[in-house]
Amino acid sequence: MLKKDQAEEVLETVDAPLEMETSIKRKPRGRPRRSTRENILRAAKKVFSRSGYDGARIEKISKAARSYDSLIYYYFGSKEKLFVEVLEDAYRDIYEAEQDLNLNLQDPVAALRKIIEFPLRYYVANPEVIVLLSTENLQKGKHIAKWPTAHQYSRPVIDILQGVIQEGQAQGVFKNDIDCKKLYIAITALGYFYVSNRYTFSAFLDTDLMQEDSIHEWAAYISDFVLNQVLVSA
Amino acid sequence: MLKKDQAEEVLETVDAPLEMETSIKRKPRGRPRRSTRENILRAAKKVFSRSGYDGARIEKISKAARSYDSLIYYYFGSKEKLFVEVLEDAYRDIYEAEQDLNLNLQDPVAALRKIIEFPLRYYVANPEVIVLLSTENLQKGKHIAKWPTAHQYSRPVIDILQGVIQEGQAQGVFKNDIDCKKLYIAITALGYFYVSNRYTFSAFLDTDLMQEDSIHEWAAYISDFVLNQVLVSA
Amino acid sequence: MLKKDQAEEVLETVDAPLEMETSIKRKPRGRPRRSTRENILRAAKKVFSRSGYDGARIEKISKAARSYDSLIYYYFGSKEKLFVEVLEDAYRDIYEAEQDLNLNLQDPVAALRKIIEFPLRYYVANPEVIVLLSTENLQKGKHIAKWPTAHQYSRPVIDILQGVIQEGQAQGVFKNDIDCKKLYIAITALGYFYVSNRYTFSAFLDTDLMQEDSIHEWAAYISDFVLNQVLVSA
Amino acid sequence: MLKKDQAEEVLETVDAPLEMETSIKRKPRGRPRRSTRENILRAAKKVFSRSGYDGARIEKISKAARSYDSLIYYYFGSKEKLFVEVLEDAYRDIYEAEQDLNLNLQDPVAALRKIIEFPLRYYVANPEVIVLLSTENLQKGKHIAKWPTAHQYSRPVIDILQGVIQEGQAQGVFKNDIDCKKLYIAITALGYFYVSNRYTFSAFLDTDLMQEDSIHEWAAYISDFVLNQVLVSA
DNA sequence: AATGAATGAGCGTTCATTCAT
DNA sequence: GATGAATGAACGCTCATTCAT
Repeated sequence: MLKKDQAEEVLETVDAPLEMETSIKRKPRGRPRRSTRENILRAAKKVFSRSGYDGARIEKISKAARSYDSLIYYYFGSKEKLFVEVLEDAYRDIYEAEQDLNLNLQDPVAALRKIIEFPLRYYVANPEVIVLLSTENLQKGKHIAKWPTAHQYSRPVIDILQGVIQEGQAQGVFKNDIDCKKLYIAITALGYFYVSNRYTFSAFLDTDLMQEDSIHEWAAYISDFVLNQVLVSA
Repeated sequence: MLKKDQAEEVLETVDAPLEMETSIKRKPRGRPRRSTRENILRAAKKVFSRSGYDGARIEKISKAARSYDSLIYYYFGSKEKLFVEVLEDAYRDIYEAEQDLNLNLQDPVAALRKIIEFPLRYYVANPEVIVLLSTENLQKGKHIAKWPTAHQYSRPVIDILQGVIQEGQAQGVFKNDIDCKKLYIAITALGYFYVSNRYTFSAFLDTDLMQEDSIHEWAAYISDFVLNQVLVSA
Repeated sequence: MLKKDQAEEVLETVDAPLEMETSIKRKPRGRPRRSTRENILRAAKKVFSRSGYDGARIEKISKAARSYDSLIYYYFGSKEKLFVEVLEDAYRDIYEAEQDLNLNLQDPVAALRKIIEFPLRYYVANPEVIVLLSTENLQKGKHIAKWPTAHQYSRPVIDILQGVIQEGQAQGVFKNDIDCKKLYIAITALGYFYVSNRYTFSAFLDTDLMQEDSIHEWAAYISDFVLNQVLVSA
Repeated sequence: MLKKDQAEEVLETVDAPLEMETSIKRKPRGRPRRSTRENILRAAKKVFSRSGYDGARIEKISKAARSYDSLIYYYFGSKEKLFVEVLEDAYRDIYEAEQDLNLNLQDPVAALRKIIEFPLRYYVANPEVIVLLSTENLQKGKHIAKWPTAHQYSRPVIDILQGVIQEGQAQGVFKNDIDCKKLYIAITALGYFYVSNRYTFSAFLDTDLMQEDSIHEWAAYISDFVLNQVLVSA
């Protein structure tokens, strides 16, 4: 198991993840005074995303929030409910970031490129989210399954993609038979996997996938990869 | 948190994952008499892949192996060392399955199609492996990092891909500028992600990605997706 | 341990105990507007008598009083002091009920019968008191020991008994050598025990001692039992 | 709340309860080597009977048994199951003591006197049992209710009483219309209550009911009290 | 190699109590 | 006096691990 000291020293380092473009990070709410509830939520995100659900310790969360174990129960009721709230927050953050892409529909190729690179950039900038999603998948999606509004987030996101595709088709630059849902999965997969499996794959391929160069190369690669798929062949 | 009974009743069901093609499953070693060590290892794989490292309980492993906690320490020394052995086994299994693909080099398109579909099929048939890899990535690859032979497994795998690509290029059906390493990552991503995030993405898209139809559609989709990338345009 | 829900649902039912004679119940103070202090005290009696001292929760008391934890400390200082006040109230209530017996001294046999049946009837109607006394005895009477006026309540009660006995002796119906203190203990024992040990004794004897019939039979039985002791043999 | 030190210092004193006759104490199993399970059970009896169910602390039990918290769960599963076992033991002990009374049926008056005095003597010698029974009644008999064999203990006990009564009737010294069940309750009440409410009643009456003299007086008093009831009037 | 008891740290949670408006 | 957030100890229980046959 993890030695305590090891875990301890890791504690502060995760906060500064690799970034590609700051614009893609969720807006920092850098208000000087934060409520205890907020502190706990932020600390919980940190700790859950560092250790997963089972590995996370209530005490660690409360201390990271400079608060008390009991206040976690006061505000959230249980470790699990706290986790769910962290997870929901993460979803909301991704969703908001997607809405903030500021796409120029007049240029569907550039817009699509932005969409393609978004997941990679987002997860590179916010790798904690991957642990949260991982944890949720490890638990067979039991929380999200009970969360009735989950798929309401997907609609607008896929609509955005579809809007771009349709504009491209109208302009005659994109193919006509494009399955937007599948395309969306493929785009997400190519960005997410690169980050989620960075450790095992780096070891496996004997290179550091998280070097800035590698990330940029991969961003360009998957951009071309997906665009090739969509563009009408010259 | 998981109720005990819930966890208990899940215990036996996970063993029969959705299968696409039995040929892709690792060979069952159905010998009637197994050593205690083997029993523990198999039980550990089950339990680790159901609950992750932190969620796994030594007692659950020992009971699933019809053995004793203390024998786990006798044979493996610690929970962590047991996990590492399970992880290594999983890697070896994937490797062996990749070696067993029986590709016909004379038909590089068909061979490549097989390679593309392999990760999806493998992870659909053996989803436990995903939890193991997830867990290892959650722990920042600390075990695989110390495992010097890890990347020795990647060489032959990428060689196989390269062989197929080169044959296709020789036959004039594949493009010339193909980065095999990146292609390999892309192929793995498209298969792995679909399975690893099946719960959150199913909820998100409001469809059951694990239905047999969906899986086959996805297999066909990514096959075309990647082939399109590689084939010389008509 | 008690499930929360179980405890919760019991919460309102206890208020309506088995009654023998309404005249024996403490006078309900059914005023529409009660002070917070009073509310807390009443809620505390309810909760303490349902769960004992250690089982009672401050939060449960404050919620039952539609008030706040902190007001309990504001008004009473501590859980223990609140308990003491509840206990004192209970003693006062018993005392007052004893004073309200309205005995007809001219008929000492009837009067004695009333006295004999009083404890049984009172505890059947107010079984919570038993839990309070039980709790106090469990704590070795530490509160009542410090309560200097406690035995001032016994004097009048035993005086009443003695008055009746003397009148009976004067009329020649009661024996001459009667120890009123011991008689009082015996009377109380025969009524109190029947209620205090109703659960264990019901199971032990495999009958429901709290059925109305059983209670009436017991009332008659102990009445005769004690009277036999006191009456001059025919 | 109880100060720790107060509770602590009480810890060892309870072990030496007031005794009337040693012959009535449960046989001490003074074997030099006791199993951990036995140690825990004995310690649990001590602690439960000192503090009640809610007041008892697992840690206190484990320490009193010179063992570990976890072993309590290893052997008994939960605090509640441990309590049930303690309670069952207490019942069994009483039962065995009742069987050991060695009554001389030829002398029914002496035999009945022994029976009458038994509860008082037993509870004086083993006052812990009262706390256990109190606690069980506080919890509305939830454990004993589920204990199907509980009332099997009452049969033989009442049979003994009935045997003595019948012999007395045959000899013409006892009245004919005697309800043995009610008589048994009365006998128990007169002994039990004196001990169970010793603290509150001592304060109330301003005498120490537990002085040896008082106890002997009470034993004689209730003996006469009940015998008077049963004997044919001279 | 098998069996089960022992060891001790630590975890999620709850509690009585106090503080600050 | 009302409201609710803060404080910190402790509780029941579980865990990985080791010991002794």
